[in-house]
Amino acid sequence: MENLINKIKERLHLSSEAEAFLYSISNEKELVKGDVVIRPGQVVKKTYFVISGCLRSYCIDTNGKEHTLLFAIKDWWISDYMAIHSEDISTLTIECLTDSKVIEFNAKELDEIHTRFPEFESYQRQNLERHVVNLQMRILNQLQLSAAERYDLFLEKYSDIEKQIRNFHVASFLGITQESLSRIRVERAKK
Amino acid sequence: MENLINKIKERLHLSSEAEAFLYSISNEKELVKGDVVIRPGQVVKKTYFVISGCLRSYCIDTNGKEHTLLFAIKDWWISDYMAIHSEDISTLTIECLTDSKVIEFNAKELDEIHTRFPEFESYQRQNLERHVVNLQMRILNQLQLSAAERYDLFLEKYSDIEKQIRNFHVASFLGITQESLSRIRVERAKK
DNA sequence: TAGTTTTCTTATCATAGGTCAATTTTTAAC
DNA sequence: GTTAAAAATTGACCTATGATAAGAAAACTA
Repeated sequence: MENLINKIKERLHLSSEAEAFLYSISNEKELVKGDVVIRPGQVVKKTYFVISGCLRSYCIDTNGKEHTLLFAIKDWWISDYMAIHSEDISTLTIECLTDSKVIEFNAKELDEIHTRFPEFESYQRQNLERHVVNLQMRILNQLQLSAAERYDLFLEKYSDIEKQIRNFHVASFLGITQESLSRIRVERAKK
Repeated sequence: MENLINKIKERLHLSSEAEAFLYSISNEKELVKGDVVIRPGQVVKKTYFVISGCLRSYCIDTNGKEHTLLFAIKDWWISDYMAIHSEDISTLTIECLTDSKVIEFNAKELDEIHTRFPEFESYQRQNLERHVVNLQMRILNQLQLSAAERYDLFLEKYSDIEKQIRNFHVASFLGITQESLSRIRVERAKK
């Protein structure tokens, strides 16, 4: 929980009341590799802040293939925001790739922080702006880069966790098969 | 300007002061097809709200090919948010696809609305949340759907403007060549 | 409306990446 | 450590989409 508090304090003066509120609605959890915290078809109530370890969110298409939306590591949030926002059931699975420590929040309770402590509005708005920019860049990369170029970018951006993530998960994030990724890795190694 | 005011009023009580502020920083413009409002390499200061017509934002890759990030029609906002946020020069071009009417804002001035009229914080946060959800869905679609399926989805989602948009622009939005799109259209017509 | 330009289509060929199946390597479980 | 399971690699082949070029059809322009 310290992690989240400190992260917030980097950009926002956090009143002791707000801090107490966060503590009151938070729920620290230790997860082990393979744990699934959100399953498709389920009503999504929770959102997770990662303290350590790595989680990923993915969907399964009509052919049973997995497509990774996000890897979340230290200091990232993860949930099925599409489901939360549409108040519909989840289309994503969120699973633990390594033993992890997370803080679980009820998304609605957490949302209340904005009305109770309006200073969070601006903080959260800025987080979302940054998130939008990241997603736009990912879309443009997907449109204009080859699989090998996207892999290079992935290695740069996720250099700290790349080694912990299985290649077939990376492939499903890049939008290629694990066989293709394997070939790309061979080519890369030659240089 | 009425359009924007009405759109805001659907979800927010708009004080007359806030309305006056919006008027004071807005600048209605009539654009003609082909007009370019943002060019790559330029410092981005403006953001646009579309009243009528259609604009698009796109980047040009190292091979000179265009990739469309967004088509903006009535009631949508468009700018290079990546540049605004990073305070860097633009990587996008924003051009007018049809004669259009837009409201131009200085992005920084518009941003002030959040400090002057804090009720906008929550409004804007919700807009951004929705935007994030849309972008996430686009990424998942790009990962899991074939070009033909993405085209079908495009036709659904943009049914109102589809006819005004050149096919090669649609192709650049879907991440395929215009020749591929042409073939997809032929196949579709057969059914 | 004739002429020009832009866009769309069509055909042929090329290629990145997918599929399937077999094998090796790594990781996990006992 | 040994064994079993999971993941990664490799090879042969396939397919969706890209590249290029040329002609047809639309869309502007004068």
